[in-house]
Amino acid sequence: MYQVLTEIGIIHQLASTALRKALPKPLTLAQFYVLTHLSRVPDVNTPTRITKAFQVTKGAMTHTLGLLQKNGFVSVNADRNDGRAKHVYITDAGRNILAEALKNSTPHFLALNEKFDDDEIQAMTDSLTKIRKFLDKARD
Amino acid sequence: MYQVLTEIGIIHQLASTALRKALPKPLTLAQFYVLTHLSRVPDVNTPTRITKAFQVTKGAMTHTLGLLQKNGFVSVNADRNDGRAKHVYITDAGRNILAEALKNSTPHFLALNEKFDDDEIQAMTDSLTKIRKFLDKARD
DNA sequence: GTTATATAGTTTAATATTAAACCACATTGG
DNA sequence: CCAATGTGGTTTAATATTAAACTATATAAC
Repeated sequence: MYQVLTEIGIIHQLASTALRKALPKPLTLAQFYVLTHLSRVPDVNTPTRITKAFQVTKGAMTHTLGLLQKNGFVSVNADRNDGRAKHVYITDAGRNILAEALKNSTPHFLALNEKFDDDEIQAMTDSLTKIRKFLDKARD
Repeated sequence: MYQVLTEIGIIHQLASTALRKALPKPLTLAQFYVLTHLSRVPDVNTPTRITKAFQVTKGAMTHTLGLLQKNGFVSVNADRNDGRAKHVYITDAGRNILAEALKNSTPHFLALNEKFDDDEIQAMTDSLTKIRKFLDKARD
């Protein structure tokens, strides 16, 4: 299991580095992750919710959302019912640059995909999800 | 496969955050990783070699090794034959704090381990290693 | 209702990381 | 030799991230 976590760390590092270099300006990795989340999870998204999804500090999210907003990739509105809360939405410009980012990274991605058959991918997904859920629960 | 990478990213983030909080001062994550590498890989280790192993920039490694050296956890010597190169060795103090760090993180680790049988761990390790090797080759 | 506590988000200071320029030494090709 | 190029490592400036303090609003308890 130790080796599993080590491999996960290395893969993450390699994939992040490759992805960062493929991102269209002015998108950073953190911005890309948030846009991906916003486009995939149709729920109402508050900054706190996104912060928990990515397990980064609140300050980091304030920073990232500030950049996304400055770049016009998200819009942030106040919550009608809760004076403290905000809601974050991806904009068309956000969707466009996300599509571009995904397009840039597709080639690497497909090459990797070819190396594995569906069963193996499914097995990995199941096991990894199990690990993730465990770690997710463990934080309290 | 996309989901596999997503899960890997989240697991990495969760595990890193948990690990960071368990590290004895003044050890940072980056220092911990380097110490782990030095204790596991008995090869001769130059800064460049370690940089490649972790896929971080040279500047980041200069920074991390500077901290490790200041803390007395590694010793850095000039290469006799190559005036540019250096060699990094873990010291006894480094081994001690690494042992302490590992001891702190063992409980989480064991609890996770219990959730999986050997076959499943082996299967994961094999698949992840395959991914890692592919990504490793892909960078050129 | 008022006080205490919890939650959402921001700010600040310190540190980590990247990217790119840079210095020093090595290697290669004429 | 020596010029050109490559490699090991450092430095610098800009940016990202953390941890912790802070503001403002909401919820709970009495």
